[in-house]
Amino acid sequence: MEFDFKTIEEKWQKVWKDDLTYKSAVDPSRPKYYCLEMFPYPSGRIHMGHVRNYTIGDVIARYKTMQGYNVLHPMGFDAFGQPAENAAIKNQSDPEEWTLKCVDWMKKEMLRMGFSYDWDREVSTCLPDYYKWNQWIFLKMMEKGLAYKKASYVNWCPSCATTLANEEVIQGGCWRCHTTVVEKELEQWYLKITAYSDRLLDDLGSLKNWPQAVLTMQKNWLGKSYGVEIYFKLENGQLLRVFTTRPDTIFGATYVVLAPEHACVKELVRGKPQEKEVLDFIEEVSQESRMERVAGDVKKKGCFTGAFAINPVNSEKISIWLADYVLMEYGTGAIMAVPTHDQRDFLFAKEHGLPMRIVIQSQAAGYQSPEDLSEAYEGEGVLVNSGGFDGLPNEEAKQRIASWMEEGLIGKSCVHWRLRDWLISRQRYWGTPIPVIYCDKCGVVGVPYEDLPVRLPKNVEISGEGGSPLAKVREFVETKCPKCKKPARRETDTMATFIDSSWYFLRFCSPGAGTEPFDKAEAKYWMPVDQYIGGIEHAVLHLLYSRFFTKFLSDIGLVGFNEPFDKLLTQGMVLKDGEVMSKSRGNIVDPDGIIKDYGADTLRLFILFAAPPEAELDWNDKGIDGAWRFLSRVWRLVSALPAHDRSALPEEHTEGLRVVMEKMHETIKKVTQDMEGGFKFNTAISGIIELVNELYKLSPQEQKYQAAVEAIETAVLLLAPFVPHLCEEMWQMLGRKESVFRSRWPKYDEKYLFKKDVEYVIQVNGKVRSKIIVDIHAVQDDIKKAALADIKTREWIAGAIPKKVIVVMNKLVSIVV
RNA sequence: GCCGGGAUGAUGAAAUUGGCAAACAUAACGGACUUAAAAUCCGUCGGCCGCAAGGCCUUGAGGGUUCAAGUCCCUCUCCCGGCACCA
Repeated sequence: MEFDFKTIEEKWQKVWKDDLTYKSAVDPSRPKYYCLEMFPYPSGRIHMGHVRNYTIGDVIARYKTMQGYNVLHPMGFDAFGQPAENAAIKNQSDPEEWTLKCVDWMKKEMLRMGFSYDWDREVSTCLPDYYKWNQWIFLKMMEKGLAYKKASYVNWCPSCATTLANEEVIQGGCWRCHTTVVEKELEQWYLKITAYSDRLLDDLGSLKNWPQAVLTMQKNWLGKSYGVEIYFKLENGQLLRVFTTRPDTIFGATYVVLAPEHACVKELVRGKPQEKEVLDFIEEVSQESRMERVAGDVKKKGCFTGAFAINPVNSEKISIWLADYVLMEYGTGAIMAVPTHDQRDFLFAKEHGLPMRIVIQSQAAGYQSPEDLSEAYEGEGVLVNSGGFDGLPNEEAKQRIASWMEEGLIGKSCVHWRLRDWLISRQRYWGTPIPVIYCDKCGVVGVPYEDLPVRLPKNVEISGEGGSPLAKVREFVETKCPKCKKPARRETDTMATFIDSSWYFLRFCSPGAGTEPFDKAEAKYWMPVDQYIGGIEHAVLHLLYSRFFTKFLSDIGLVGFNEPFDKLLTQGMVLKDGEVMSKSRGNIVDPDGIIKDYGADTLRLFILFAAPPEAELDWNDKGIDGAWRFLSRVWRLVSALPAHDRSALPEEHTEGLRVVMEKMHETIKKVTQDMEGGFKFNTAISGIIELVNELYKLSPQEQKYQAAVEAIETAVLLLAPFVPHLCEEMWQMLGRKESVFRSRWPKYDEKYLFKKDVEYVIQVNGKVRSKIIVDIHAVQDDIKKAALADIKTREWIAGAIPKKVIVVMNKLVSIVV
């Protein structure tokens, strides 16, 4: 007899909807638990990655509910973004209509998976009701000087025809379409995330329940490095600031290199014979893609400026060069070159025949003069050729030279970050309009709060070419200056969609809030998110931006905490035959088909059982049969019971039932520990399988006795978070009137776990040789005696006198002879 | 190059954190039921030797610490991920 999953799943999905089973509300009398999964982009269809992500979250939410927590488990849609525009170009569709249709389809699929969302809290970021608050927060940032416009070299994706933030450039390509990113000089809007560098780094230490990998990635991304800015004098008397993390090698600087974009280059070369060559070089470098420019160990391209600088520590006159490997964005865009102790400088010096001088000596490395070096020596050593610092270990010299330079006003200790400000303006239609107006008289003016939202106009022509689509909409662009009321123009760029997801978890706390982005009291109750679940691909995108937003909102008094996500679980990818599922590989397993053939419960169980949540999961068609078989076994157990009144069941005691009771309490303990100790769903499920297997060892008669039924009910309760529909059905068959999710998680009784005897393993010289059963109350000496008295053990000892006998209580005896 | 994470049966994986390696599941094989198949149930299932009792070996490789190592330490190989001419 098999269960009719289709009827059962539809039945319970309707009950949950009608009974508002998952509706959540503030209740100060109960501990809260905010369980959140990263909301999806509404592509229209869910894939296995979604199924896994949301199933994990669903199990946690349901488990915590059964533990008595007041659980908030919301879902929404990250609905702005390019695919809607691309669809608009392709099918002449309206992006909003298209997106909302996709939201609808996707929501239906989520409902079919039986996820326990409080749908009353649903948000879609593309609705004015939501993006109004993006604009609101943007204006607040503008007030604090944290949103600003500047001209700079930006990352440009030629295929998406828009700018990208640094975080959106993955290995030189666009995060969305992988097209090679080029540089472009543009005036764009930025958020000053760098104002939060220190806090973003320091607070990583408080994220005790985040995966190490994510913490490390963020730390590297922030890229704090300590060094010194050294002032080199130019011929015209101006100072050139050079950043280095190796002040200990300053006496080895034999030339200086500037980034081609460096501000002082043009003045330096003016009128010099090298001028034309330099300008050509700058032009050449500007043509290179970022990818080419930073690619590996290609030749170090560069050219001489004809100018010189004075090294302030020894007044040496050294040449100034340009090179493509020096980047304007990092440090000061100017470096001192120490070819003997920096590999890049070494290659450049070899290429262009520049002088070298050794300033760090190491016995181990064994070189005497620069000619002995085949590559730069970057290791530890003792200073030489370094004025008064000779003989100092270089680590110590770093400190000493830095302070010496500060005293002599020729340098200054400083910190540089890899993190850049967040470029947020996009030349696209389907995003939040940046709420700014340009007035010839008043300049850049923020849209007044009372005028929000600045709505996205409808019927905009989208071609994917020719700049911001909004710029072509006259009724949108032409407006009045809020200050002087004269005609003015609106900003036509829209915001990066990562803004939308940087605070949505707060909106879920009070999705209808109308005077502020969210209700402070509700947020105070629910936040921070207790458990956040999503893919690791957002390690330095969404997860960094959200931390930044939270800190800003804390600074303006909207929230009282600094970190949005207490615990983070990054689920592994779902693979097929060891490869990522993708359209181009044609190896996609569609959740829809699996739900049709097996039902949502079986799919959920399989995906949770096949691997721990953090690990990659290789999809296996056969594995799902196993999940199905197990659920059928449980189902048969429950169906075989007469519709009953539990008190009327015979209360018999058999050896089998005694074993089952023991197993039941053991299982409750094991499953609870697996859930508490990091959501080890796979082993939790294997525990439940073992309990069911134990029940199957009973005779059909025994299975109907009270103790067995208690164990069956326990199995249903333990299984409920994983397999919600079927467990609701079985719970009802067991005569229960209320939802299984209004029942409490079972508790185990120590008295059943207490054993009279303990089995001890006996090792002789480190090998297991025998086993003995000893009374639980036996003391060390008794156990030792019993072990030495054991016949098999005595054979192995063969009359020798034990040198050492170690007794590990409740485990083993180790004898050394 | 730097940083992080890995490597256990045919397969996905377990192993109370130093205490009987391979729980649970999948696949495979054998058996029961069946006219037959499916489903279901029972059994075998890391390798080698042995009729058996049993023994020896085994967690990427090598070494070490320990009564005891998949787990700790050192060296190395390979795989995955992030960053990368970051001064």
